[in-house]
Amino acid sequence: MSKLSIGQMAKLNQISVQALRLYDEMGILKPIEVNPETGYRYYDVKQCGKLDMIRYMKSTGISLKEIKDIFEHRDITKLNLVLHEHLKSIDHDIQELELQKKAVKKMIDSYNRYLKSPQDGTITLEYIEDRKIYSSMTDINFYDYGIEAYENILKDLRQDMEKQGIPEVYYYNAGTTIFQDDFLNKKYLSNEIFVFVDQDCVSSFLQILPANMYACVYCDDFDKEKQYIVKLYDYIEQNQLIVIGDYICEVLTELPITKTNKREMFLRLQVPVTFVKK
Amino acid sequence: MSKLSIGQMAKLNQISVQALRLYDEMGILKPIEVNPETGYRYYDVKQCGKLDMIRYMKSTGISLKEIKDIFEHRDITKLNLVLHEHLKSIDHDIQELELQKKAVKKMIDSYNRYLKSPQDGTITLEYIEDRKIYSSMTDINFYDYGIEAYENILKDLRQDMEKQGIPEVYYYNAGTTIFQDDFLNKKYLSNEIFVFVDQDCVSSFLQILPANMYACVYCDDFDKEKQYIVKLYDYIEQNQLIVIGDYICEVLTELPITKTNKREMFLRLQVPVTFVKK
DNA sequence: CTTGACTCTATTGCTGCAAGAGGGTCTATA
DNA sequence: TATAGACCCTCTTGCAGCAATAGAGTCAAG
Repeated sequence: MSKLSIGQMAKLNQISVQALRLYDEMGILKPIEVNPETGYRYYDVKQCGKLDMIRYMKSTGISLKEIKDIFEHRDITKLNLVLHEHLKSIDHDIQELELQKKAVKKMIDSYNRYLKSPQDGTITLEYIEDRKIYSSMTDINFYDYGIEAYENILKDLRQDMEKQGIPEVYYYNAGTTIFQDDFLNKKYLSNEIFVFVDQDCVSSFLQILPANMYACVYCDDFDKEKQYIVKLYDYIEQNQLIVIGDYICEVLTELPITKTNKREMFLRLQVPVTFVKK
Repeated sequence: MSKLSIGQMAKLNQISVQALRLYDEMGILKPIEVNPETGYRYYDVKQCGKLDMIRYMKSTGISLKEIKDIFEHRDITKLNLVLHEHLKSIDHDIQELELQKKAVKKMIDSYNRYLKSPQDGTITLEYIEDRKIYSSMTDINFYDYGIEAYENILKDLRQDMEKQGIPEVYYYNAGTTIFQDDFLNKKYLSNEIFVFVDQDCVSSFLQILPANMYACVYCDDFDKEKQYIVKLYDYIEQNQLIVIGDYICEVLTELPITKTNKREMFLRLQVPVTFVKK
């Protein structure tokens, strides 16, 4: 009894009956005999050899179409070519997944940050480590034009990043700057927008925000920014601090839990300071 | 002009119009207004915020369905759960790809081996490094029953491997053994089948074939094995070699370039030997 | 002859769109 | 105001590799 029914063949090879029918249909593995009346498929035990090859190639991720090609070409050079190309595509996919992983981790970090942050309105004085940023200048001061302008500037930022080859994964939790002088003169003027990147990111267009003490206000609504900046001024004055750098509006967390369509963000408004020597 | 047509929205966000329509249909991102007569969709610039979130989540590989869930649940705990599960699934996928990579590399090595091997029938005396194998014993001597029995034994081997947790990637280029005594007595008796594994593979059921000089015959057809073993006997006798271990039939390469349905293999028949001291 | 296990073909579903068909709509210019 | 060209609409199909049906025929044993 050398002829096997499709079910027997399937069980022997730990494969589904549907898969075998598909391979037949695609012409990858034809049964040695088909009863013309009933349409029943019968396989030869020897075909397990070919089936093993199919399975092995499938386990490498090679598509059925390519497997079919390989069997039809009967050409070792072609096979070698396919294998080498496939190896490249696997490496590509792995890199892709590593990027995904990084993106997920960034989200998780961002949410942990949110959970552990102080309440809206809290003022702190904290040491912040140095940060690497990619920043982009614009013509528009979005404090003058509101959310629409901001959206447009964000889009420009993304385009810039793409041009400079900064991976999209860093397009997350953007920040904006008011230069030190403008901040001190209470001019709400911002033409700079940036994203934080990490150590892995290399590009000649990156800048460093040096480590320093920062006076900070936590804020849960973009619309409260101006109002909370006033809090910063007051705090600085009361504590006799000296502003020594640009003001930054940092997005700590952006929530996908929005009722309105608008961005819902958790911010840390901050400005680097030093102390009056007594 | 705060209302954007679908095309403007698409261009602004570097996304396709179809994608936007899909998100609408799925209820992930609905336009703020739909003209009931024409069906034209109109978006608000503010919705770019939500779209950015969608894109970012998509870039992590989270499915649209899950993204929808997250938006609908409005629940941070749920989000955190999804993110952590997704992180796990990414790691799983990466491991999967690493296995695929290993499988492709094995195939490539195997074909290089084939290309660089001597002709069918060539006899050699070579030093072979130690090899790690997973072997499985059977009741059946397949030299008595031919290809059918061999196929069955192979299937048993695969099952064994699965039970022991040996990855499927090693189910490739199997080998068979004739024990030393049987070989010397010219009894073709094989109850052992095995696969080669590499350093990465850990299991308590692995054995080592120690490094040694081997007398070998290259062979391009399974059916010629017995005939070629005779060549080995002759060679050993002529050169006054002493057999010091089990005979092995090693599959170097299995070709997916088969006209017949049968396995087409390139073999290296081998037996470890030492030299008569003069 | 019946029963249960097996087989057949054919269809749908999964994911995230892309591409195209066949048709209406908007806007600016001649 | 007619018309062209760019835009928009709602379908449907396709992709990969099967799984999971449905509805009907077939096989082997009791």
